[in-house]
Amino acid sequence: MKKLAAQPLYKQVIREVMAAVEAGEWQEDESLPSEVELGQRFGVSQGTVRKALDALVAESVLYRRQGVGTFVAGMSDFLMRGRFALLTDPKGEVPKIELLGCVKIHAGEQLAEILGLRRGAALWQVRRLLRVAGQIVGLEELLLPEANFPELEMRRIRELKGNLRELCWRDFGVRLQDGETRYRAVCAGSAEARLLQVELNEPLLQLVRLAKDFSGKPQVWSVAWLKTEELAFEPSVSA
Amino acid sequence: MKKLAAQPLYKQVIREVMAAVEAGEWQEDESLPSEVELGQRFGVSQGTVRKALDALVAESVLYRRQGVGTFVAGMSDFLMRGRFALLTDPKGEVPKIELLGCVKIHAGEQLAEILGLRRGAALWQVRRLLRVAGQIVGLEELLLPEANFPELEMRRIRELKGNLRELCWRDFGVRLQDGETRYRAVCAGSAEARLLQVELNEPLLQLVRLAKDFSGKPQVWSVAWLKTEELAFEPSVSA
DNA sequence: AAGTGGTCTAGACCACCAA
DNA sequence: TGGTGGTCTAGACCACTTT
Repeated sequence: MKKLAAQPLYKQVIREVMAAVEAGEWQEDESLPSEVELGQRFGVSQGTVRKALDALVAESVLYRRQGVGTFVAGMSDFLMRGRFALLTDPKGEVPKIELLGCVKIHAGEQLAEILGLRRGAALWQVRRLLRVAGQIVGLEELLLPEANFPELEMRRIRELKGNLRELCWRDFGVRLQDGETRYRAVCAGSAEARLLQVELNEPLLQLVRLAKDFSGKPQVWSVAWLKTEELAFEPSVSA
Repeated sequence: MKKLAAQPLYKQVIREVMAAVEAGEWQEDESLPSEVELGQRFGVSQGTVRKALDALVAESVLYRRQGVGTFVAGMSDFLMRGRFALLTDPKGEVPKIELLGCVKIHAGEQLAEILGLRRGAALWQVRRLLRVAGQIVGLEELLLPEANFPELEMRRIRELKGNLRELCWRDFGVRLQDGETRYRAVCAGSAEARLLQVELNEPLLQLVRLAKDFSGKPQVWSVAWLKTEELAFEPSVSA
């Protein structure tokens, strides 16, 4: 492998491996060739392959099992990684997701800019409710450009048990990369207050994230609102 | 350096460097010895030192400047590790800490229970302001039992540039362990509104943490309020 | 026993920055 | 020019899992 554009070798390896994963060269939970073999394939040493795989493991594109191999990771959902626990019942609970609806809206100025679209472009708005032990604890709203996700339907979302990452990949060929999450405190607006069954202006923890595909193109804008009055939320270390 | 308890060398180096930082061997924004020198000191190679420093840089305990050196990051304190960036100026900024005051108060019922004290026990209340690029972005309040920290004074806190962890260890022999942080959204009370210069009831991101010593005894209760209107905050991945 | 990931080394070269 | 971080190698050994 040559030094192109002054890019370090390990970054080139990241791109190559990522491309192979996207091309479906190895299936989910199927093991990649060993680090040594990958090194031979790309003409770099095992250490360099390892550094590249480290990055992809950190992004949870891959996972490793010592003594066994490196595997293509399944895709868990992209928002709401973390521990949730009700204060009244402080066990580590996995929240249940309830799909509320999927409607078509049009992008306002800000949203259009964020997603790199023209103003007024069609978007899917998907809303989901989060419950822990039956109690409503959060609301998630996702916005996806209709152009990239034609004919997105509730039925299809439901079939995948709410795993939108996998849906984007399987049905639309869009492989999402986790973006960074911004944490904010906001007041409940009318829509949030109604859906979360809280008072207007009640403070909520807001998580905002822009997920891009691996070419860097913005694909999904997601916002979540969490009730933190009775809920302990601790962001996860990653996957 | 020997292989103790089957711990990899780089993890031992992490612990050693972390301990040295906590002990104040190098001041904030002061450069560490070079990677080669650290390798000689710990009896490991440069590559191993590098792997250890990588982890500490990822946790923003250290930062690097290519061609110059590796430095101790500000905010080696125990709350609010993470990246801060103003939306108007989205560079990774290191917040400055401004000590507001240190007064003696008495524990209410809840606080007494949390810290394992009797009601009305004397506590030190330390308040600090966080600024990024001059702007006020956060307020931190720490509560420490007077019995364990006799004669805590502002002067002593100031001398250590706000590193309360180090003060607890050096002056009082209390070695603090990071606890888990709970993230909440709350409305600004009168005290917070005044100190942060925001409206009453403005939503704020609240971080709450109970730090214990290594025997498991609660020692410091800390609460921080962050303005998230113009500030992007991303919690850091900690060890 | 064989194959994998996990760690570590000694040495090398480059890019960057300061004096 | 000299020192620093940033990258890379070839080879080695260990720990773990499967056969």
